[in-house]
Amino acid sequence: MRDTAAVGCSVREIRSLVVELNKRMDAHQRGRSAEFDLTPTQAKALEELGQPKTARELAAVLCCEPPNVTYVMDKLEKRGLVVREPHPQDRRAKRLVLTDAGRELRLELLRRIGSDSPLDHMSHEERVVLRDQLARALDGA
Amino acid sequence: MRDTAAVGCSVREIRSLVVELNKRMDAHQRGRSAEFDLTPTQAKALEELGQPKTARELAAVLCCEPPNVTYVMDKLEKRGLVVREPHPQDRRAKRLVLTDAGRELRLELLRRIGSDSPLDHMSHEERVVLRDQLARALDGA
DNA sequence: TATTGTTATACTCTATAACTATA
DNA sequence: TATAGTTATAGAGTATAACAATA
Repeated sequence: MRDTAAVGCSVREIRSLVVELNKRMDAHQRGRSAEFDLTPTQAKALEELGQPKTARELAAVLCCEPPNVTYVMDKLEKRGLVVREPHPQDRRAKRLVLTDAGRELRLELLRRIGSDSPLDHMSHEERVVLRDQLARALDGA
Repeated sequence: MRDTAAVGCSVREIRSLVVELNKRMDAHQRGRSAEFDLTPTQAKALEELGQPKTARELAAVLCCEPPNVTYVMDKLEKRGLVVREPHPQDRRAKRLVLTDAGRELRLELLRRIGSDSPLDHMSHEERVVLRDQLARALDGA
């Protein structure tokens, strides 16, 4: 008998589930960010700036090009959440550092995001299984 | 003792795994589509037109607005992959139907997409677990 | 000569509004 | 009057190219 791996569990089915879950988490993230008048990218940048970074480092974690970092930073700086400091070792570069207001907003944001999520109905055990299986799926580089 | 559900299995961790897997599947889909000079949306439209649909029906499955369907269909029609036929029951609507070339390309595309995937390294059992857990995650509407 | 961040610019994708032809 | 599809248009979001300052 041939392998019937696809029956009732096709790659296509899993893909649509992943896409759907991704969409739902994205919507959740977007909603929480909007509560603080932040776009999802701005919120992500704020999260990542728990430690100061150069523009290029931030571009790397945000998976975008440097001009977009400038774009995002302009808005966050205008709101007084972050400042561009000269980099101590490299005068070409800049250290992106949160202000006191930025640090505070970041913590509020993290608290808010952690306060509820699309996975709240799952038990700890279920989440562990989900995490392990997602990690397994990502094993095949 | 407090619930330590978050320890080592935070929602944030799962989210990043979902985002990453989604990204990988998206890249795979994009790559396969590009082999046929199709954008991912064009490929999705082609897939969905296994059965003829009206523009609104296609918009629904593609999760987009009708003008985008016009946009996509213009390109597919120009390539001779699909035609807009008058709808038999409703003269306002149009039946979007694949041409012979469209049907053929659709089958090639499906074969190509099915021939390999980012989940090929997983066993049937692992995929079943992943699918069930993803479905469980989506349970909480 | 290479790299950092910025500016200017363009492209893609998607959405809204106005239009036409039907219903 | 409501709906199907189209057109025109605008808005995010992201990318590339050219530039000045610095390595």
